[in-house]
Amino acid sequence: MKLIPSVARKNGYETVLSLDSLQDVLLSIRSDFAFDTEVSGRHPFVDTIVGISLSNEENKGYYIPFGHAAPETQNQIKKDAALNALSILFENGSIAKIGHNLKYDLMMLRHEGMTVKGTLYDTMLASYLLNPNKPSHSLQDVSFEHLSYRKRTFQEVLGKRASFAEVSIEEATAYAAEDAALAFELKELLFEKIKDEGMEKLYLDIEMPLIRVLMDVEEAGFKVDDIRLHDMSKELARELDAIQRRIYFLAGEEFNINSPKQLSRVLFHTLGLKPGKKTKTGFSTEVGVLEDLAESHDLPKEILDYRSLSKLKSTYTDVLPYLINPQTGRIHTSFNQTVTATGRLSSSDPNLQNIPIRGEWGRRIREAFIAEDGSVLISADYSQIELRILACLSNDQGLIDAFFSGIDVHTRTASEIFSVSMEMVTQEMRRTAKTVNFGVIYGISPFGLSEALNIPKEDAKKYIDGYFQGHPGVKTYIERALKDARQRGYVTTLFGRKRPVPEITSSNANTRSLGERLAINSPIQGTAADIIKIAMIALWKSLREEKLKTRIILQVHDELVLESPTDEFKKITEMIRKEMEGAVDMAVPLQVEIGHGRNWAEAHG
DNA sequence: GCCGTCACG
DNA sequence: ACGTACGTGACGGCA
Repeated sequence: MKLIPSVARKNGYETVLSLDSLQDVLLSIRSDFAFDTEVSGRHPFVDTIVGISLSNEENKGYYIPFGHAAPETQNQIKKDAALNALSILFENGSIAKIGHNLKYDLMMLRHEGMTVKGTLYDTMLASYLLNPNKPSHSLQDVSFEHLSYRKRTFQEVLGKRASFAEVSIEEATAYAAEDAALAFELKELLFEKIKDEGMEKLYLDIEMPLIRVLMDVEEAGFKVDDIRLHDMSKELARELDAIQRRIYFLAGEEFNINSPKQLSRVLFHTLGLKPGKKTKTGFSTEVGVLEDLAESHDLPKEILDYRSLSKLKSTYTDVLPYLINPQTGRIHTSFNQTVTATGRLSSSDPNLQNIPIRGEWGRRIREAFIAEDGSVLISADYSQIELRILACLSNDQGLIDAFFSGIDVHTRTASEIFSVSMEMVTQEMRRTAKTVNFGVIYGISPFGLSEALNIPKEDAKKYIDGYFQGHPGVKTYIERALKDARQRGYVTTLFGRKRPVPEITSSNANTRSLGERLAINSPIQGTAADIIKIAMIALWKSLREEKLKTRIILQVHDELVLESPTDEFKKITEMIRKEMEGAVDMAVPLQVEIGHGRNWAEAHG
């Protein structure tokens, strides 16, 4: 087993302490190189770069310190001089840039005024594509997996020090230069594997270009009306207080409503209500259970109201005003490109992909997400993208016809499973059919459908049988997905993204069933993720080429939110439609619904 | 730090 | 006989 990467073994690392020696290093780097920025802390908006490491094919590792604290301050290159010299490399578009989590380093450099040009090779994203099931793609973990090398963590080097600026230059060099060297070595290895796995295009044409798009989306941020959110918090507090009093009265005692344990005692012991399903730790008090209990007592309904309002207050109206960046006056999320097993993005700190929309309070919260004065918000969402992808992947004639003729797919499904003509389909039948269509995408089972619709399992089974009778293509798709997963161990999207499904060979029947559902769902969800990523890149490029000020400010899986100056807004709609609907060539047309308004609630309308 | 719960697609 | 809808992230409670 290889324990030390060739870099460390061959050359050790060098600290670059003068402008002259930096020039020598820069001249020696004539092609692709890896780099890493060392930062005082861990936040791209408040922290600053204290040093930059470089590594190239000569298997050298260099560290250029410029922000370390006393007593070493005199042993460094001035930051401006260092960055200025380095710009020769960074701004050279014909030299590719290699790194681990490049979005972070590129963002740090952008804040220092540096524009990094050239092809990107991000080893974190390479690791993610090779196995999106991994819980971590940190440089530590990836180096260990692919190079069998145990690398010190940032935390270990930091120790008790408050900032990386306090770390001695000697120690910083060993750590930082190694990071760059590891990234260089990993790139050579992982990119070969990416090619072997047939994911070169996915990597180079989708994930790498997306880095720059996400940087701009994160930097743009979303304006929120903090006064309005604050007022809503006060209003919610009064509402919650009133519900709380009714709950204590109905329960005959005071208790912590937010504690599932205490609530469970009140419901199932004090009041003697009949418990439904269980959790690992006791009886469940989740929404489905409380809805059933509401038939026999007044308390569960009050708990449901309390829970939903409490959620909105604690997660959104209380918190969002404090997340406004003082410099920009806006909220900036982080988009995570290496988290989900299917290829979707995720959003965190804060999560702007789960902002409420349902109900009166959901609408009011979205009304607090607003456009800058002189601009409008545009919401553009793919209509039924997952069903369209199912149509495409399954080649099911019925589904394809439905999307080509423009008839409502849910109504069509309803007419099939209820054996009535399209004209005879009621709202109730359509609602049921919609759930069936969703169910198919999730890897339907009679039990799951019966739970979702609150109907007997036998009825659910009839609907499912009826569905597959009319959709032989979908049946075939499912069989092929299961066969792929069992034989190859993974399933793929339309663009070659892979998801290993080890669950499918589990000896545990539940886990195995889960694996089957994953095999069915992942290609659909993952292809949708591929498509919107392609659209984001195309739209971003188009906006730049036309030198427009309109910005993409959010992605929510099948929706893009843009902020557009009012004088651009008119012509922008057609550009959005063109880039999103035309992002990929598919067996069914893609349809995008576009709305606009002063706030996100209006724009979605 | 895990659990249950629930916000979104 | 069993018990599951797919994918996330954040919060409060509790050990």
